[in-house]
Amino acid sequence: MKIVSWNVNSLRVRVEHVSDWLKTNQPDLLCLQELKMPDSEFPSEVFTELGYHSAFTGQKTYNGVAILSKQPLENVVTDLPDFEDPMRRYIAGDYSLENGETLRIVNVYVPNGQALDSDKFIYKRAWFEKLRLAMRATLSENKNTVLVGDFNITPSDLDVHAPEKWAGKIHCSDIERLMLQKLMSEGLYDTYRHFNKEGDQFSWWDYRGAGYRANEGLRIDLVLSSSAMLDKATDSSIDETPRKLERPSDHTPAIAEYLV
DNA sequence: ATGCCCGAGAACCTCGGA
Repeated sequence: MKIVSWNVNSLRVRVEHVSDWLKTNQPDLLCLQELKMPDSEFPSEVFTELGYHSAFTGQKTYNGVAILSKQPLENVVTDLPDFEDPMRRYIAGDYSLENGETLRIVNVYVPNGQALDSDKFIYKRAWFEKLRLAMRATLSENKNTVLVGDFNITPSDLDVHAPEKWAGKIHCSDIERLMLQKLMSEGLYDTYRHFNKEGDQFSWWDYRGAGYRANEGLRIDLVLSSSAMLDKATDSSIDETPRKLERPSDHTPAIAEYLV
C-alpha cells in the first residue's frame, strides 16, 4: 500500500495535477495540505470519479487539510486535541488494511513559524507540543500509526541544500529539530530516511529565482511511521514529477510504501 | 536585502508562505 503527503498550495489551482497524479500512482491514501478553500468548494466529485473518498477540513485563503482514500475513513477527527484553533491544520481517521488490521492516519500542516523571534514561532511551538501529546495518545491506542504532513522542519542538515546559508534559520534551527526529535521519540520513524541515506533530496523548492533548477530545496514533507508500520515499510521516495509541470506547487509528493 | 515567486483577497497592493 502507498501513503503520500503533498502540500498542493491551493487545491483550486492544482486539482488537475492531483487528479493526474492519482490516476498514475494509485495511492491508497493521499494526504493534502494547504487547500486554501472553504469546505463548500472542495471538489469531492472529481475524486469520487477517480474512485477516491474524501475527508477534509478547510477555510478561506489559508491552511486546510484533506485525506483522499481508496476505502472510506472512519472516526474522522478534524481538530488537534486540546488546542483551540481556527486554523485548519489537522485531520485524522481510521483506515482498514487488507490484512484486517486498522491504521490510524494523521495528516498535519505544521505552522510555518516565520522567524524564531516572531509570535508565529510561539504559536508553532505551542501547536507542535500539542501534536506531540496527541500522538502519544494515538500511538498508545494504535500500533499501526502513520503521521504525515508538511512539518516545516528539516530533520537534519542532510535535508538542506545549503546548510551554512540556513543555519539557525526557521525550518533549520536546533530548537525546531529538537521539537521534531521529541515528537519522534514518542515512537515515530522518518520512513524516507530509513531507506535513503544520501542528502540533496528535497520535497520543497522556492519559487523564487532558479530554486528548482538549482535544486535549492528543503526536505520538510515527511511520512513518519510507528514501529509496527516501519516493520511493514518496503520503500520511501519523493516524486519530483509534479514539480516539473506548468504552474506547479512548490512542494512535491513524499511517498511511503508498505506490505500489509 | 528578509528580496527574487506564487496564491488569495480585494484591489492594482498586502499578507503569508518557506
